Amino acid sequence: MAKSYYNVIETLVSIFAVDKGTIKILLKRKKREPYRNYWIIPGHVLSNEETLETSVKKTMENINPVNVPYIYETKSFSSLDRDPVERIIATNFNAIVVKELVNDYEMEWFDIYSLPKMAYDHEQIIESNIKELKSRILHNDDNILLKFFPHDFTLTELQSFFEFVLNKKIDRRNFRKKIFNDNIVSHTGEKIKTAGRPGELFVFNKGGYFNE
Amino acid sequence: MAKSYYNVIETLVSIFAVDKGTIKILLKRKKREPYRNYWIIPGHVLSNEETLETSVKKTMENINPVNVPYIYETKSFSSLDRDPVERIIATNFNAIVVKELVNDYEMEWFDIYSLPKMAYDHEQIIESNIKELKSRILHNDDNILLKFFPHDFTLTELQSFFEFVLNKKIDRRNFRKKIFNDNIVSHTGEKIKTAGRPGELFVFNKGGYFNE
DNA sequence: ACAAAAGTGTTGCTGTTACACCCATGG
DNA sequence: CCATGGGTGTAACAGCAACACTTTTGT
Repeated sequence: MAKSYYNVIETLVSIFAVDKGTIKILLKRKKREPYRNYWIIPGHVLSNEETLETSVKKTMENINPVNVPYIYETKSFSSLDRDPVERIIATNFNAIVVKELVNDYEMEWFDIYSLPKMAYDHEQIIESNIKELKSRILHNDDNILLKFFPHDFTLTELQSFFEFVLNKKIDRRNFRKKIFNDNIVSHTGEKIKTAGRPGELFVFNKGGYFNE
Repeated sequence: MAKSYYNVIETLVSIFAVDKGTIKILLKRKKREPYRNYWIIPGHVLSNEETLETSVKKTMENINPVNVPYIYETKSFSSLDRDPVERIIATNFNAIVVKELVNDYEMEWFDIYSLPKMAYDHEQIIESNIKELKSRILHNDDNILLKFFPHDFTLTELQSFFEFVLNKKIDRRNFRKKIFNDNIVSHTGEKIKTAGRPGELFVFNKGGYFNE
C-alpha cells in the first residue's frame, strides 16, 4: 500500500464491572478468521463523520442491557503489524458499568486475572488498562468508586473489592474505621441477608473522596 | 465529503520543562492562515507508514537542541469541527525535557499559567494536559520527578516546583524532612552560589518513589 | 555589619497498624 | 446449639503540621 496520510482507527471499549468483590471484563468471541474463536475487546471502526466518543457510545448501545456507564480514554495502540490484515490504530476506552446478564451468546464476563485466549494485541491492551484502572481506584480519581458501586453494598463487599485490587488481606476493623473516618459512605438503614448475621447496607456519598 | 472509514490523525507533543521552580511549555507560532500568528502545540500528521510513537519522535527531532525526553500519551481530541478546514483527530503526548534555548524563531517557552493566544482547541488540550501532569507529579508516577530534574538541584528549587504545582506555600522544614525521610535524593557534595548562603546540591535517586 | 537565602528540632495531632471477642441470623 | 458471616475498641507507632532562630556567603 502506498504512503498516505489517511488511517483506519478503531475504538475499543474495555467494559469493567464489580462481581462479588472481583472485577470482571466483558469480552466478545470472534466468529470469523483471523483469530476465529479467540476473544476481543468490543469496538468499532471510526468513520469520518463521528467522534471517538460517539463511536464508543455506539459500541455501548449495541450491548444490551445498557446501563449508564462511566467512560474515559486510556491509550492508543498503533504498531504497523498489530492487525495481520490491514493497518488499524486502536484507541482504547475504559467503561465502568453495573454487571448484568448479557443476552448475546458471543459475549461473556471474565475475571480480569484469568482471561481467555485473546486475539491481536488485546491481551496487552487489557493489561495496560488494568494497571491504569487500579491506580484510578486507589486514588478514587473522578470518584470512580461510585461508578463501580452506584447501588448499595455491604462493607464486606467493598473490602473484598479493595483486597482484590491490592491483592492482599485488609484488617476488617481498620478498613471500616478508615471508610467511616473519610466520610464517604452513609447507612441506608437496610440490611442484606447472608449465610450468617445480615450485613448493613451503605451507599457512597456523592462528592466523597479519599484524598483532599 | 462522503462518509469514509479513513481519517486524518495528527500527533501533538506538549513539551514541558522546569524553569526556576515553574513549569513552562514550548509552543510554536503559526505562520499561515488559518490562525496566523496564533500559537499551537507542535506536531505532525500521521502517515500510514508510521506509529504514533515514531511520529512523536519526528516532532521531537525537529526541535533543536534535543535532549532525551520522557514521553507519554494523554488523550485524543476528535470533534468534527476542531479544525475549520478539514476533519483531523489529534492525539496528544506530553514530553518532559530539560529546558534549553531553542534556536527556532517560531518557537518559545511559555509559563503554563499565562499562555499566549492559542489556535484551534489547543488551549483546552493544554488545560487537560496540565491537570493530568500535576496529578502525575504529585503521585510521582513513573518517577516523573527524575524526568523534570535529571540534573542536580537545590531543595529550595524543588520546593518552589511543588509550591507551583500545588499553588500554595509549603513549610521549608517539613518539606525537607519529608524529602529526606522518603530517601529520594542524595547529596552531591557540591554547592550552588546564590544571593545569600550557598545551597547544597542534590540529585534524585533512581528508583526512588514517594509512595510504596 | 547587613542583606539575602540556606539550614535546622520539638511538640502536638492525626492517621495507621496490630490484635480477639461478641452478635445476629438461619437451619 | 451450631455454623456462618457481621460488627466492634484500644494501645503503640509513624507520618504530618505548626512553629523561629542561627549560619553562610557576598557586598
